[in-house]
Amino acid sequence: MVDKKTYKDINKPVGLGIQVAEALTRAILEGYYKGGDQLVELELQDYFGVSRSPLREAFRELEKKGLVEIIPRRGTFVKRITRRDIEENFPIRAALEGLAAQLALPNMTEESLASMAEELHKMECAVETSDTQAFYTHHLAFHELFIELSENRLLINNLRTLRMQNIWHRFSYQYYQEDLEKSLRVHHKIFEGFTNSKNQPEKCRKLVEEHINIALDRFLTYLRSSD
Amino acid sequence: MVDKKTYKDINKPVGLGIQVAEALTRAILEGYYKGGDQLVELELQDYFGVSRSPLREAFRELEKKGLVEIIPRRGTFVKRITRRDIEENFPIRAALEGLAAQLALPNMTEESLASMAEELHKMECAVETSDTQAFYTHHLAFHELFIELSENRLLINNLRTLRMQNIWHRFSYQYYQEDLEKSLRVHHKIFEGFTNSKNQPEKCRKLVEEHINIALDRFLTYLRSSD
DNA sequence: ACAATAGAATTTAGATGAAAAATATTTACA
DNA sequence: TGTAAATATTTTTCATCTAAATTCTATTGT
Repeated sequence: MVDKKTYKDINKPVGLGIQVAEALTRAILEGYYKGGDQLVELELQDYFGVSRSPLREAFRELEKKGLVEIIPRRGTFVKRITRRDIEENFPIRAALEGLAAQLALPNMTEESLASMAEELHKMECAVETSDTQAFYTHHLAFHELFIELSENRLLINNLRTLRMQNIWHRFSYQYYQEDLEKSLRVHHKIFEGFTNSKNQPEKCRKLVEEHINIALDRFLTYLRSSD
Repeated sequence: MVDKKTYKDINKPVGLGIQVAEALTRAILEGYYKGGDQLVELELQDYFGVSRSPLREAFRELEKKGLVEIIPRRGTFVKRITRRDIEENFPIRAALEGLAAQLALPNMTEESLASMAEELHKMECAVETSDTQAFYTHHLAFHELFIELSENRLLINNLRTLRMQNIWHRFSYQYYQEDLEKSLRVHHKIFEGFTNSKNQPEKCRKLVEEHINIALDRFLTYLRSSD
């Protein structure tokens, strides 16, 4: 029997604020709210049936995630995604995921490599069936695996918000489709890096970093062509 | 005469919550609160003469800065600084400041180089007079200059919190004294990098990154020796 | 004497009403 | 039509109140 304190630490109680924040996060990510929309307190209080305190808490939570901007005395607004936001996000993510890869390398085990191979294989299947949705799901999981293996909690947290914003950005410009085959090839290379580069952490890092920076280039090219 | 809206945008109104958060930030940074201390709502309400809403907002703000941990239904506690926190902070900061240096390089002007040279000179003076306080002030300013020049607001923000935490960490282990002369030499090299490496952004990046990673090594060596 | 536990005190969490302050919108007037 | 005053919204803060959870204390039974 696990003692009470430990139990509580695991099943952290979750306040109303967090729950509301989660609901609003989904709403924003799914595009229900457009950039610039105001999140009106009274409306949402009624809608969620909660009072000011937890709602306000939720707003703060959303601000932390970079989904809204709180302007004092004016209100809380869904962030407008500009090209600049995207241009700023990618290089940071590239640097940090590269770092994560480097840190993960010494922690790689047979099992973790097997898990990554599995996700990679599912990405392959997705390409064959042209299932974009599935591709992104496993692509996400692939990256998450080595990020987690970096065992740097601060890094993991920072990357979580950066990556969430990225997904949101992508969703906002939803007509953009990546070249899945090209992406798959790059991930094969990254996987090879993890398996064969035990003594070259720098190489692994560069591989991941460049992959993300190239993704930015392609995205920007797409944006320019659709102006 | 500037119009009202613009004026308001510049002098952003600042709510009570933010003000309280700033006061508490100082209190924590200056060591008035020790790690693990609970910030009791009622006490602080009385002390600051504010009600619950802005105080809770302040707590959220502090959490965003990584200075406290809010445990639901238990309270808000000043974060305990562990060695692991420090070990996690430095590599991220190294990667991001390196990136900042790289991004700043193409934006370097005569004036900005002159400002950096000035800070560097003040660091030299501080070393000569053994004024540790002054050294850190100008060391901070030196780094801030090229970080600002990266012109990546997201990066600037991320680094702001990472650096603030770093200062706090250093303060918590206040007996540690860096080798100022060694540090000065490295910063001379970095400055040279900014002046002579217009075509080698990677070199500039590595220089900054390694500087921070080496600082971590020295700090850890110090910690181990004082166990 | 000591462990378990019941109960009290403390503290956070959430709800609510009211009012003050700033912003946004509409109306009225020149 | 353009400006100024009036009105309406909305955020922000305060003051309480109740509930729930946690921590502290003291009692009880072995």
